[in-house]
Amino acid sequence: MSDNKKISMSVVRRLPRYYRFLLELKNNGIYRISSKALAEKMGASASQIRQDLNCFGGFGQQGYGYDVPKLFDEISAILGLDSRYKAILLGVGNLGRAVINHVDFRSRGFELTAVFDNNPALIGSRINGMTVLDVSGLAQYCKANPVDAAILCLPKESAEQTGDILYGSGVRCFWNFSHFDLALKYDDVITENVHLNDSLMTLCYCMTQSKQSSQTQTEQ
Amino acid sequence: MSDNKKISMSVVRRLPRYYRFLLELKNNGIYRISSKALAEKMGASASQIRQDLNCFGGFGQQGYGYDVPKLFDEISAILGLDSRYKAILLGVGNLGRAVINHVDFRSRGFELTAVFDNNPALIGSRINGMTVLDVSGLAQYCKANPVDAAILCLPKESAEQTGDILYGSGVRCFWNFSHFDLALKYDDVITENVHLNDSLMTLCYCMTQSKQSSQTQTEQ
DNA sequence: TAGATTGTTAATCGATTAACAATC
DNA sequence: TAGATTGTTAATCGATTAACAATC
Repeated sequence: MSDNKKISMSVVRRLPRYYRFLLELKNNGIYRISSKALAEKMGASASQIRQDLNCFGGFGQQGYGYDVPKLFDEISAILGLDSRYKAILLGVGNLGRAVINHVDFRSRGFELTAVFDNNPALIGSRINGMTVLDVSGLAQYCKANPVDAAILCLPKESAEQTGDILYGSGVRCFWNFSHFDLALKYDDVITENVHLNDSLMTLCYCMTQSKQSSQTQTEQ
Repeated sequence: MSDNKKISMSVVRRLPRYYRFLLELKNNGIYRISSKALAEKMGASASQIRQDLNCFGGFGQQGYGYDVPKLFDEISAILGLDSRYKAILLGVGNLGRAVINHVDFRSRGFELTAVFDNNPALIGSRINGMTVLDVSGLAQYCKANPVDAAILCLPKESAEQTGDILYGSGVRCFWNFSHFDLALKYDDVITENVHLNDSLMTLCYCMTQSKQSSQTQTEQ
């Protein structure tokens, strides 16, 4: 069906954004939109939107624009949001708990099936209807249950150790909040990294930069 | 001092990564590294590393390579990590609490000075040594205290509302975890977005894609 | 039909990689 | 000095924007 041309990550990373804006339009009862109007709404160019969408197919209609609910469904399908990938989460610290409680796995193609920690104080406690399991039983768990993806909310050292166990158990997809870069060690894994500290440093850079350039202006 | 050429965001987003790898090298007692060796370690190209660093100055030495502690200090300075930007956090839900407890503000150029919520059950409680303040007193707080940046850990609607108050109070820098895009509404703000749901959808896409292409291979 | 807007090709712009002279 | 490795320019590659024929 889909043409076998490789989609660039630049395009892929814009898909969730299209998804969000189209959902909002749909919820507001808007059934039709042109690339120009959508571009304005999203702060993008109409050309880019048409190019992006045409990577996956001709979803629009000349002279009319795009059917919002139809396009929304198409993008949901492209993203694979109707999947039910079984995910387990490692590390029930502050970050892990936030991910468990805050992220809507169901509507994003995932199902959170188990959570693990190595802290005896946490093992056995319940979070969001799940009992925290002992990470020492991880390999065994992976043998007995399907695991499509693992979510790493661990400090770097444990992440490497646990990542090795998961890889050894056949897990190849990771949502990685740790500073251990799995893709560097294993070349057949799919990883999506979230580095909060990096993000904050980027903000720090931008703030520092803008401060300096405004100072330069004043100094002149 | 620094040449006034504009640094591209592609380069800026790699800086925290250089920071991380150099810190690790430094901690491991490695005092010297060539662009080639660092490239191998980071999964990048030596050419890119030299290009990136040369945006900011000639930190290396021909025939020798780079002095690790010196380069680390240079990058810290470029990022502005010695700053003490005063940040306040809005929304002490799961995500907000994780950010408060998990992120190391000090070492990333920030100081978390106050946290706010609108939930009466949370207002007045203490988190990490800070008392949760009532968001209704936000504008007043901003008048009485310096606020360099705001961290939005709110649902979309409250984020827009609260963002407006913050903007009205003169705040121009945002670390935004919400789905409300401030940069679209105000053109003089600095925002760094973290969209966990988008990140998870990207992973879903990649997993779905790899599944389909491996199926295609099998089908042939 | 006339107007609007897509799908798609061509042109531009930016980022990455390659190459090599400069130099430690 | 000879070898190594940078800083920097040139070449390539990819992504974005512009343009326009196709068509609803």
